Amino acid sequence: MLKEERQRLILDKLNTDKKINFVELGKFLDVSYDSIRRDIIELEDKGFLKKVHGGAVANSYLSVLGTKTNGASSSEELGILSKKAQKLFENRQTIIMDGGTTNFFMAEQLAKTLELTIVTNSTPLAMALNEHPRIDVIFLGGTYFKRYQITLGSEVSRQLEHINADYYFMGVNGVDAQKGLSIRHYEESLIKQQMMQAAKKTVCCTIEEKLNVQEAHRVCNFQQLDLMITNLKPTDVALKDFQKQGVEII
Amino acid sequence: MLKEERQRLILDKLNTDKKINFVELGKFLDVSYDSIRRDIIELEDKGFLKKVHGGAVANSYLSVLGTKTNGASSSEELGILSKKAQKLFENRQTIIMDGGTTNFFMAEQLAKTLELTIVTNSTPLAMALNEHPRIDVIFLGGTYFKRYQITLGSEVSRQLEHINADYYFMGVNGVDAQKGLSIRHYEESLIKQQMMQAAKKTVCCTIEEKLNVQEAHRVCNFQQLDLMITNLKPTDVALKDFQKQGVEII
DNA sequence: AAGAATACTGCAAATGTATGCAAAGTTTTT
DNA sequence: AAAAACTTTGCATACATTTGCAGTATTCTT
Repeated sequence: MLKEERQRLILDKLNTDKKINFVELGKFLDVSYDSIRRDIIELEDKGFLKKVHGGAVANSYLSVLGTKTNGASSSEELGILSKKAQKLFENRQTIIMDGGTTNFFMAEQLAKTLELTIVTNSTPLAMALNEHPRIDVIFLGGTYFKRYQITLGSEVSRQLEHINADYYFMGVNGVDAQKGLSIRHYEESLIKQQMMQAAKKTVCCTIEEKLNVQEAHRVCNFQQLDLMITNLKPTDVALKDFQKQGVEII
Repeated sequence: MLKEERQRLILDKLNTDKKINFVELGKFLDVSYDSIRRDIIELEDKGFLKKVHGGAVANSYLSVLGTKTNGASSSEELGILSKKAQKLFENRQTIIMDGGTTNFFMAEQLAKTLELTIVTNSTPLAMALNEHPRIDVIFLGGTYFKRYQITLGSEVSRQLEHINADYYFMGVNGVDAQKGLSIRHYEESLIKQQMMQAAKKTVCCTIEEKLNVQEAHRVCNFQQLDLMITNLKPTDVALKDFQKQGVEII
C-alpha cells in the first residue's frame, strides 16, 4: 500500500468519524502503529488534522469531499421532501438558499423552465444551478469556509442588507419544537438570522433524522418559521409536538 | 511496446484504480521497473498524475475536470506553465486569482504546506482549494455568471476596493504584443482592470494558443504586465515580439 | 503514586530513487 | 541504403525513504 493512499484513507476516515485511534487504524489498514503515527504527524504538518494523545481529530478546515448525499435511504427522503417544496416556487421570485445537502438537492431538482433569482452563499449550490438557464444567481461573497463550502462573515452580512427575498430556505442541523432551529457553527447561525430578516417568509426543509435534534447555536425559535417541509406526512405522529406550535407543516 | 501506448495504458489504469504501484505495473506490462518509473516522471511533468514514493496517484485535476479538458496537449502545456508559476508563491502572501482553466490548474498544484490568502471570484477555484488546509479563501460575491462560473458586477468591484494583494494572476482569452490582453466578456474586463489595481504585481499565465490572439475587450496593454508565464521557453521565437516590450517572461 | 496506555528514538531491513552507461531500436541525414 | 544522430531501454551502482521493531520516556487513568 502506498503511503499516499494510506493517508488518503486516513483523511477519509477522519472525515466520517471526526476522530481516529492509532491502534484501531493500524489493525484496520494492516500496518504498524508507527506508520500510522508517522502519517498523522505528516498530515498534521500539512494542516489537515490535529494530533491528540492516542489518535487524531478533524481540523475545522478539513475538506468535505463527500458533498454528495449520504446514502440511498436519505436520498429517498430528500426526494419526497424536494417534491413538496417545488410547489412553492413561482416565476420571478427571489429566493435565499444557504448550504447543506437538502438545499443542494432541491436546487438540482428545480424545473429548468423556472425563472428565479437565487441568492446563496454556497459554492456547490451556485454550481448546481449552472444547468438552469433561467435562474439568476447572486453569490454572497466573504470568507470562505471550506468545511461547509459556504462564505460567512461581515461581508456576507453587509450584502444581505440589500436583499429583499420572497423566501428563505434555511438548512439546519437540528429542529426541535422547544429548543428551536439550531446549527453547529456560530458564525453561520448569525448569517442565518440575517437571512431570515432579508426574506418575507422562512422555510425549513428537513429530513426526519434532524427532528428533535439540538445543536450548539440556536438560529431562531420554531414558531418564527413560516413553513416546515419534511419527508413525513404532516399527520405523522413524529410531528405531533411541532404541529402544536402553529407553524404550517407540509 | 511503444512508449506512447504504454503511457496510455498507465493513465487508463490510474483512471480506474486511482493509484499505481511500479512493481505491479512493471510485471503487468512486462517492462522493467525503470521504464515505468521514467514514464511516470514524464507523465507527472505533463501534469497527468502525481508521483509518490513507490508509485503514483491520480491528480485531482483530471478527475474533476477530466472530460472537460481540451485535450491532452493542453494539459501538458498547463503542467509546464504551472510548474514555473509555483516558484512565485511564498508563505503569507495574498494572491488574487480569477477564473479560467489555467488558474484552476495552478491552484490545485499549490503545495499543501503553503500558507496563503487567495482572493477569487471563481467558484471552481474556491472549491479546488478545499484540499489546501493552510490556504484562506476570500470569495468575492456578486452576480454569478454561469458560463464562466465566476461572479461579476458592482458588488465584486466594491469588495475589491478593500484588497491589497501581492500578486494578481490574470486569466485571459488573448495576449497580443500590440493589442494587449483581451477577453470576451465586457464586464469581466472591467473587473480584471480593478483586480490589477488591487495587486502590487500582475502576472499573466498563458499557453501558447492564446498568444497573438485578440478578443473583443482589452483589459490592459501588454507593457502593463509585470510578468508573463508561458509553456514555452523564454527564448522561443514565438515570444520574440513580446520580449521587445520589456516585460519579464519566464 | 502505580500501572497501563501511548509516544518517541534510533536502528536495521526492505524497498524505492537517481544517475550513468551501454546495447538496442528509431529517426534523420547523406 | 548506409551512416549518423538521437531515443529508449535495462541494468548496475550509490544514495534516500519508508517501515517495523525494541527499548525507553512520557502521559493518562484510577
